[in-house]
Amino acid sequence: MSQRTTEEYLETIGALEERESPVSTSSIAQNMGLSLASVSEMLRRLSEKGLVEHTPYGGANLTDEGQQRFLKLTRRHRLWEVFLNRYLGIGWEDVYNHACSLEHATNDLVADKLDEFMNHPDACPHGSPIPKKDLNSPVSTGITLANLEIGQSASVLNVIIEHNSDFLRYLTSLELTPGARLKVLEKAPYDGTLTIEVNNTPRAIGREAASLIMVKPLTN
Amino acid sequence: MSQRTTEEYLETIGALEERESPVSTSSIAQNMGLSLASVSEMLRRLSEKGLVEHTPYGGANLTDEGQQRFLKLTRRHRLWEVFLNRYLGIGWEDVYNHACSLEHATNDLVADKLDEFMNHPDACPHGSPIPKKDLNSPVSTGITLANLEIGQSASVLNVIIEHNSDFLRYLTSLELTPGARLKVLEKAPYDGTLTIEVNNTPRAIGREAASLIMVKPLTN
DNA sequence: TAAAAAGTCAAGGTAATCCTAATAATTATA
DNA sequence: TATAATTATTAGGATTACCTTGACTTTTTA
Repeated sequence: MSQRTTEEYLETIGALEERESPVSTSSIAQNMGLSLASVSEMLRRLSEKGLVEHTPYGGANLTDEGQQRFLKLTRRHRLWEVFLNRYLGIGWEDVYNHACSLEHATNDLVADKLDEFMNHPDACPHGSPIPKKDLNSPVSTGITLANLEIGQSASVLNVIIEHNSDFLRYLTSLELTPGARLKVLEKAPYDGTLTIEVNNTPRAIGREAASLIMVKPLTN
Repeated sequence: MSQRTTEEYLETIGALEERESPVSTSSIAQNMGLSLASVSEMLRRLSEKGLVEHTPYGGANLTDEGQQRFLKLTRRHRLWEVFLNRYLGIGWEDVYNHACSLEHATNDLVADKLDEFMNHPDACPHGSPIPKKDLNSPVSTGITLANLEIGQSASVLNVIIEHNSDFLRYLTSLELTPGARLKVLEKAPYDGTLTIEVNNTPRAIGREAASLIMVKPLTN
């Protein structure tokens, strides 16, 4: 199996694992746009290679080795995102795809030198933590914007969907980028649409969009 | 055919074309470590795709489109080499291979932004010219070190074999890197071994090695 | 417990190479 | 100018690493 494809599976499984563990075959299939059968077969192969733990009908988890490879890829991906954004001036809305190609063409040496050159950045332009050289799993603290209560203030930690340029552009237009401060003014009872204040301006944002934004509540 | 492989063929053919035109099937095969049959077949496919002009038994040349793609790859490759060397501190002896992977994962936007970020460098760490955004073929002036006459002074322009780390390390040890100044002291009659002066130190260098170093004679 | 959903297996397809062996064309040599 | 040597092509087949559909099995749900 090609390096590239294997790596894409690992990334998908690793990302899904944060919300669902073990990860179901169908989640992976849906996420990658493949048939269930293809994924099922690939899981068997990845399992043979010792990268995932797969119990038939019981979903999959990354093994320690799989997890390491996943973290390494995440590290490379996010380091490139920082580089593309901070040094080349490519918008946070667009860095994802470029980084996707570069990450597979990067080895340890280049990743570590790049990390050093940029002074060991902590987060990608979407606010997600960058695994360090020792590959300790970064722990995400924070709750989704949708879960804030009326009156609460918070700052934006990170955005979960990093590959959707349109969504990110929408957030830019709301000034809801990592680091932004906001306060919940209203919460509609049925659909959960929020009215928030960002930079002294009231903004409306739907519940679904709000659930893709992680924030850190501010106690003030 | 995979993007990657096609690109590697184009790079090989483009590089060989500078010395031999049309490029023979066997040169390509030898260079890439493949059988004649594989290359022959691939040339037919590249020809179908309009990237090379191939007359059976008559060798191959890049078409205009092939040439453009070749120059684009060269540009990307050398830009990455500059980045790896100048910004990440990776030695000129080692940048080639890293750049090889990266170049295939780079698109126009990233290449142009990278070029801009680095202030449009003219040459890679081995001294070879970097094609500009408009892809005009860079013209190499200069002759090989082996062709200098006794008593002539010159400065090193570039090294032709960029992927041989050992050879490059050897040149580093002789202080024969791009920009270095030298003077030919002696030239052995039979094998052409040169004695040259670099930084006030006499050095011996074989004819074969000397023919891989391009220099610009100094008239002084 | 039957229907629906989720997952697996079997069989086969595809793309893009690569190879060896046989054959053909070209070039060099006697 | 034969013929030998070299160079190149074609034929036929193997490989790798997926992917799919359709039949079947297992699990979940109502």
